[in-house]
Amino acid sequence: MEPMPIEQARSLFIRRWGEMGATWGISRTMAEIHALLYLATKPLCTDDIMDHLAVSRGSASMNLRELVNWGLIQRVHQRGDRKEYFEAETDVWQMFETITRERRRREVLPIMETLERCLEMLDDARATSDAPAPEEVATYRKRFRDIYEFCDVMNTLFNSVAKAGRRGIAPLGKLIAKFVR
Amino acid sequence: MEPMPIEQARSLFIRRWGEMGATWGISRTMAEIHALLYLATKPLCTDDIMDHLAVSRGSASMNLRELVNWGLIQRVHQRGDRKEYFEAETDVWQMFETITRERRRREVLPIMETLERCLEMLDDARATSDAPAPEEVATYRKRFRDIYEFCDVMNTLFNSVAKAGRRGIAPLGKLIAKFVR
DNA sequence: GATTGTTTTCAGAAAGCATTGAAGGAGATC
DNA sequence: GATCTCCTTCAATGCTTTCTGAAAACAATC
Repeated sequence: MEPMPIEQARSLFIRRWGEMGATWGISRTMAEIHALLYLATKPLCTDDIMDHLAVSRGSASMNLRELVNWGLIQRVHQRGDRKEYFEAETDVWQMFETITRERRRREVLPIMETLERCLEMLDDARATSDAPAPEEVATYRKRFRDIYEFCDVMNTLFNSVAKAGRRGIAPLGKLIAKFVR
Repeated sequence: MEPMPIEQARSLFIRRWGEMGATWGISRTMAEIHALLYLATKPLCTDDIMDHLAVSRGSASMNLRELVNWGLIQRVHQRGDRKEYFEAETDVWQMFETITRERRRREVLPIMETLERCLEMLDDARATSDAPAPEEVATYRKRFRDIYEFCDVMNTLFNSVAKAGRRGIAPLGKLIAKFVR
């Protein structure tokens, strides 16, 4: 029997979302589970996921936990059923907000802290007796500061965009398009 | 002998940049080479990189090529020297522009094409004799469209930000901030 | 066109990651 | 408290990516 077009669409999307995740440092299976839940019209349980994606119980469990940690999916209880069900956030702007917040915390902040420490070290460098070439220190300082400031600006920008987004994509799109011109 | 603070700062930054790359789907070594070149005050050759990072010639060669492909570093010739030297782009806004352009081409566009195809499939689904639940089709359509539009807005946004770049991202930031309020 | 210095390639080795499956745990139900 | 159902954990396994090192290719110089 031919799979229905709607099934084909789903499986195509899931496959692509998985590939995409892989190039983004997210495991293929985790991204696929996310895609499956994002499309689902009702909460799914672990067995649903195992069946659909042909993965082991262990893998499903681990990846689901990780997705819950990221805040991209939620556990939901179905009354009168002992199984646990899962449901994805479907508001893409909320998703964006969640992902950028987490990535900021896990990845951008550590970089910024490191840059601060590096800048402090440069100050120490100036204080040492055997002075390093002062213009080299100046160059390093600029390189460190440039990235630091970039992170800072991006933090602010992403915050605003996440907030703006929820009010509706279209107005924001128009606003930006006008700015570009 | 104690390493000088400026060396410490460099090695700390390189290490962190490498770890960061790893969580971003960029190989640790490639990110480290990039960091090394980003800080360097003059072009470096393959041997410099091998020495500093303790990697093999093969690995250095491969990763350097990849970085050139991404447009993040350039080959430069040193007059009267047969070796090839490399130099990183140091304008962070230019880096941002380069990276987002490439990622868009490699990753966002394919997703958008897939979403278009998925939407077409849903149209086909409506046409088939054994009709799938129409409200399920409607839900899928919305989910696909939401991501599509999100990508669209993000494309525009990143374009604008890259253009605005150093010249001042502030006006765009203000505009969006005003919109949020 | 041989020599020398440099880069690229690639098969095999190593490292890093994700997945499996079975054992164990935690709760609900009888 | 025994049983049943489902969830989690983790050591072992398999897969993918990355790195190595030597050989081949290339290019400049004599």
